[in-house]
Amino acid sequence: MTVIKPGKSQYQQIADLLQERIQDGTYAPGTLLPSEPELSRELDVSRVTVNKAVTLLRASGQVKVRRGAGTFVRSLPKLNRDAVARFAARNQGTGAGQVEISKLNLQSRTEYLHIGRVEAPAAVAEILGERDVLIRSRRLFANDEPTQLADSYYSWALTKDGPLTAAEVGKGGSYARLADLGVGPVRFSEDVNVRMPYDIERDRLEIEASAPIFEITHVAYAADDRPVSVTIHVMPGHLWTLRYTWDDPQESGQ
Amino acid sequence: MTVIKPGKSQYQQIADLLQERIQDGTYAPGTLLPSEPELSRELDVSRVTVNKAVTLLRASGQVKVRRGAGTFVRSLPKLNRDAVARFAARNQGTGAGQVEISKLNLQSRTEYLHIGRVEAPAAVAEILGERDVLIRSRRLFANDEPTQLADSYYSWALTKDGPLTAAEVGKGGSYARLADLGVGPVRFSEDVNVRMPYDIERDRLEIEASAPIFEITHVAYAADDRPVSVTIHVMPGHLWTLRYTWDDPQESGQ
DNA sequence: CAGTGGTCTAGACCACCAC
DNA sequence: TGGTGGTCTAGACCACTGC
Repeated sequence: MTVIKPGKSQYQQIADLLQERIQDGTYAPGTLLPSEPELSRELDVSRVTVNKAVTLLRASGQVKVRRGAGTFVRSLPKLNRDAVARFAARNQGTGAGQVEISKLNLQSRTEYLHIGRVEAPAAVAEILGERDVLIRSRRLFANDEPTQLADSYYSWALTKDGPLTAAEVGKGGSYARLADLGVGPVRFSEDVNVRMPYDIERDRLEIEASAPIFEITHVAYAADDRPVSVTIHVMPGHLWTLRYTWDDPQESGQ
Repeated sequence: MTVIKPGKSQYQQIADLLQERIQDGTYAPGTLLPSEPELSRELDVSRVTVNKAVTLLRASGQVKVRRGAGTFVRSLPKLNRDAVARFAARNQGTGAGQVEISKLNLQSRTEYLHIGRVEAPAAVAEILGERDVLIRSRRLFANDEPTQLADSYYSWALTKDGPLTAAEVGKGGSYARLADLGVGPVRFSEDVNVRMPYDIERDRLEIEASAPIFEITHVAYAADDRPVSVTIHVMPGHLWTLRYTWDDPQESGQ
């Protein structure tokens, strides 16, 4: 390869080159990249080197590989998740889950992976103070592309006879049902982490092993400050922007 | 290598193995991993394969390479950034910047990279509605390890004659100085994204090219809803947990 | 100067896809 | 069946570290 920038390795320069070509439309979204052997010939480097360059693009979500078929350019419309607004909007629909998607004229879909009684994961049990819980595990789609996994946990004793054990929970979503039980959430907190996906997450979200994901631990508190539900969101990092808004808590001075 | 799990590639299995050994203390934090040729012999694979496994650990921040010296196990105490609380606490110190660090008994330090008049980056200019801005660019450390880059932008016309053009801005931090000017922030918003670091960020934060970073765009609004400052935080993903807390905005709702 | 990781190559075999 | 990417190897040269 004709090395231009001396300070960089070949595979990094190739990654830069490919990235440029994606940016300027030479490789359009949805189309195939030239094959690795092809690029290998064009740039006069070994295929391993090309492959290493492509690996970088995969990690940043710009490209998606389908084995045997080729490497596709991804279109990257970012989804916006406004944490405060989405819960404020919950009385207009069937829950906060699909607010972001429907706003963008995308077709949203929810797939329920599991609804039932389970032993809570350690992190969840510690928050809820309970191991015997109801899980509502689901996968959300926009235009048939998976956009997030969301596992919600509730006290089993509290919810076992109610509508939360069914897929459709009715108007206002799960938080309205908690309100029906007298423990409507009034305060929320979210912890946001980034990490690499586990194997299962990688499969379910159809992302690369090297593509980082957001892990959001969302906790809802009732008026007496007891946590009443925990939801773990796992979302491909390249798909989402998270937004949080708040007022200065200093209104009554220091 | 003695392949145990058939569904996985060797380098993934080796990465799992190394991860286990880090978890269980076989490789303690701060110590050196066995060298790649050594692992190559032990596991009976080529060095390239070992290297590829180590690459995975680097992306998740578990390991840090110093060329010529070796591969070190990182200690990973997560820093907690509570967005709401850190601004509430600003009147106790010299700003929100160091709240998280000092809480953990770590030694905090701020290095000023640049303070002066610049042309605003496009994203910042769009928010502020102004291209002529003051930048306060800094790098923050905990125990001499870089923990984040923070670039703050203010209208140059507004701040050019004030204390914000000096390194030390005094009690209450920059937001107290904006309040002195009659545009004290009363509302905040943050947009959170994840991406791979640029080269400069990689160098300044001393992280791997494959390690994802948080990019937080923090905007402060004055009482008249005008944005008065923008701060871009760039933080290594493996170092931080972000926390946001809010009350149900439905108090007067339907 | 010996040891470390960074990078690159040529060649190979494989699983998977589309035709 | 031919093309695609996934993976692995042996060997090589390099820059950098620490003694």
